[in-house]
Amino acid sequence: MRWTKGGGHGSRGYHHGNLKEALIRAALELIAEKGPAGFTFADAARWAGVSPAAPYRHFRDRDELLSDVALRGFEEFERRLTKAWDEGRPAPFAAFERLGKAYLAFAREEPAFYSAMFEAGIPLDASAELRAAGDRAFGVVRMAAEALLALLPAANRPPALMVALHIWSMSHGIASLFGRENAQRKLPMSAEDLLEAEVLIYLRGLGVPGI
Amino acid sequence: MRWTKGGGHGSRGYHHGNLKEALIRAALELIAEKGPAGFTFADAARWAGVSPAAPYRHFRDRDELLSDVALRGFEEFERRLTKAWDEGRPAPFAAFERLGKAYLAFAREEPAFYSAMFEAGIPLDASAELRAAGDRAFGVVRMAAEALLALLPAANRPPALMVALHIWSMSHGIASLFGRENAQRKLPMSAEDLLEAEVLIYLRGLGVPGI
DNA sequence: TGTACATCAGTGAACGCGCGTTCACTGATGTAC
DNA sequence: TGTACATCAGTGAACGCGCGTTCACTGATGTAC
Repeated sequence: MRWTKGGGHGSRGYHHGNLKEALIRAALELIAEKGPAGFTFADAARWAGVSPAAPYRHFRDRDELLSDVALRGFEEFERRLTKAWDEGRPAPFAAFERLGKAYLAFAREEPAFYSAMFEAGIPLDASAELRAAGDRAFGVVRMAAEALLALLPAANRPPALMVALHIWSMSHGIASLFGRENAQRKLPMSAEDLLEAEVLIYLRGLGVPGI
Repeated sequence: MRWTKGGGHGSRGYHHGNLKEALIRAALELIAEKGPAGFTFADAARWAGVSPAAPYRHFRDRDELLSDVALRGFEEFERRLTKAWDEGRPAPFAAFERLGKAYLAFAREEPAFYSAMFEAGIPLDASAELRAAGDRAFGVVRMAAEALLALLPAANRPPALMVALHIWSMSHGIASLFGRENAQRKLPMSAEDLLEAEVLIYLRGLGVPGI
């Protein structure tokens, strides 16, 4: 399906109208199909129904396009994680579980975003904007970790940053090994259940009460 | 550095002598430099100092070469993990720590192998040999998990497979997010320490005694 | 030990292809008056 | 409301390049006798 202005019958005029957005959609579509390495600038132009020179009006090169995709990915990721966390309602632990599920759901439903963000080899400091977006997304996890740690007596509270990194590594590990269609290995349980059990055991190890 | 027969001054004759091995080394070198997507069949031939048609005598195509690289990667990985585990000596827990460190060391020292194995998008069932090698490597982790679980009273022993998958996902998560030179994010501690703490908390959650 | 021959591994030239990138251009849109 | 003009976004043709792949070939190696 091509993106065309107004969703009409492809009868766009000389001007596309929203080529930048269309190119980003094209990149997502193509990454989902063939992996982050499997798409070219020319491909994206073709997909958007435009001459191969047109993308240069909007992106310096393929990398800039990819990094824009990653940026939007982080923004959407943050949005979803924030929504799932919902300020820790009704209780931190329940919200935490939702957070994990949201993480995996994102990796599964938006594999192209996920690839661009974590596997395409785009350095986070490709742009300050990108880094900021990545930090904001991680910030949600960190905030959640803090809320959970608040349940512990102050004396044996590990650093929230560390706990957030642990949670993230578990989620990313599960997501990238088992969480997508083309997972390398068949599992005796769903990736969601596997992650939930893992986090549960970890939290018990931290001494979070009521688990 | 080119691979040449006998390590001499490049004065190989018409026959290379060991082109297959040289191509695999070339692939590793090139993957390490430019990522798994960043090398071509022609590149590998050039690196080995051979005409672009020569590789076809040894590999059907680029994918077959890559999958051979992955196979050797899994074999080396298994070798290292087995050595680190050392049959659980002197005690399962100490051996388990070594296993984690060996995992990260492999990802750091052999990033090209690691990429080919886990990130190049080669399906594990590209060949029965590859799957078997992957299974053997995972088998080491599983065996270690079993040894640890044996320390628990039989009544609350979770499935060893699940625990092995958890350990693997933590290791892979840390390795791929923070474990290599071009890590996305700077850490306040080493990847090794981060993983060790994570596994420790997890094992405490399992109730492994003495932790 | 020597010779003839089969097999093997690498050559080098050639091909078609798609990519990235550039360029002067042109059609469409918006704005000043 | 209409007209002139500036700006913008996409065109299409062109280029050089490196890749994958094929082919008949040839130099080197191993083996039978």
